[in-house]
Amino acid sequence: MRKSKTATRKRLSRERVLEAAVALADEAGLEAFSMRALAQELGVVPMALYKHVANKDELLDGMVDRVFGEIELPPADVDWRSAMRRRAISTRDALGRHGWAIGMMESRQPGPANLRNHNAVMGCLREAGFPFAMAIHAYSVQDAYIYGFALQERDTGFETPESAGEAAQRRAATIGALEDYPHLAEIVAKLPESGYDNAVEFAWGLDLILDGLERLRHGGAAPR
Amino acid sequence: MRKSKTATRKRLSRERVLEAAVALADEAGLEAFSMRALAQELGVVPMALYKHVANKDELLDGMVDRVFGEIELPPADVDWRSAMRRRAISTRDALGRHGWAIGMMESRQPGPANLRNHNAVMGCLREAGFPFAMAIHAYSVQDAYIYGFALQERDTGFETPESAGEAAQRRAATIGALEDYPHLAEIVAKLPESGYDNAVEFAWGLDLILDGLERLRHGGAAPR
DNA sequence: AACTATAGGTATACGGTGTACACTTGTCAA
DNA sequence: TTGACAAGTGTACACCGTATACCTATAGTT
Repeated sequence: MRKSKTATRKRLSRERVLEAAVALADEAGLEAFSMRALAQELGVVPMALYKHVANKDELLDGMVDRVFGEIELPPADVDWRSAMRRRAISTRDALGRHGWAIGMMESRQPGPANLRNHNAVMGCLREAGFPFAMAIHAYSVQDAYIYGFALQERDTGFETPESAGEAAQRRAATIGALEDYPHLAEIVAKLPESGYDNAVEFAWGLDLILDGLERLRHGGAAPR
Repeated sequence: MRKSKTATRKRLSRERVLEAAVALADEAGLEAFSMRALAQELGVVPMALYKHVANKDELLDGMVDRVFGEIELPPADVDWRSAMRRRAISTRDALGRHGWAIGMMESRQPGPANLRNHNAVMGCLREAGFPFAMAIHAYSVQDAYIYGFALQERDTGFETPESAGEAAQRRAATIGALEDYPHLAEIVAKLPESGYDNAVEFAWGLDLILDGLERLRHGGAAPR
């Protein structure tokens, strides 16, 4: 009996902690995510975590960088538009899997995956011929749209075509006088049968933006 | 001596609580915003707040609706594009004043100001001739962009043209091997002297989107 | 194989949080 | 003036992140 009295627990490591942390945040949500809950999940006393992670903040930094790690870099062997499109969809997918990360992607100490990602996106644009200032513009619109869409998607709960209708009606039910808001009433009435789908909605706006960028790629001019 | 022993404190009310709450969140940030701190600010014991507000969550609902109340409704006497432009800029302004609200605008129990706002925006689009499905698309892209931009703006700290450069360099300083990320290095090098300004950056992307929408206003067709 | 330095895990404790519950005080209508 | 009801208080509890001090399993040297 060399190891321990009961089943030998695998030892902790930064990686194991981060992995369990992401899993816990995924299933319990950020507000239920605590050092104590995470420790319990790992079968360990809370303070044990602090041997692998400086504090909760630094732990969150690491979790966010793991999410960045799940995002596809823009592929190098296709035109810029397809490359940007793929990485945008991949970003939305990752944020869908890890809704707790949405508000934190750009607010924390950037990790290696973050840097690699940003560098690759900027590189893709520059190599596609966007002048510097235009590349900044292009990056800014796209990311604002992606993060903003993910945020709304998470918050409105329009997950599938069916549940979008339900969610709209559930929202409506909490509103007292719907008749005072005729245009909201129209949404409640028509959205359920409109086949609304977050994935196609996302792609629609994304394409609108990418088309606009393609038109402006070479000039540094303002949109209009 | 009818009132009280010392200076008579004005009585609390839901409005007073909400006003102080927004002010406190503005200056102290959301993480330092606690029921106890708010009570202290109002010169009252923490539990006194619960006579005017059900709990912290419901308090936050009310605070968010106050932010909605600061957003200009789309004016009715101009073309849809100008109307949408103005309400977008007004929204960004309000979110700039109340950064703590950015991730919560669409996630909470909607209040009256929220409903009035959404109803008015949807109404503006419908009356401008957008078919229902197109209006949904148009609403979705715009709001995703607005909220996403506000989020990035808050998180990157690129507040003024000068501070944008500083912020970029501060960020860069925390990165070990900047030479591994040539395109990030370019940003750090060029952004400071590029005259970057969040307000014009916001307007740039906004105009790109509005132009795209104008082109598609009547067809229900996809962007491309 | 025995010894020891050290990294990994534990126990306890402190000051913070939101808020339930029972109490006192202030205000206004009758 | 009196009584009812609203407003404000005090105390207490379970939870949070984490500082500090301690114990113990492991691995490297001898």
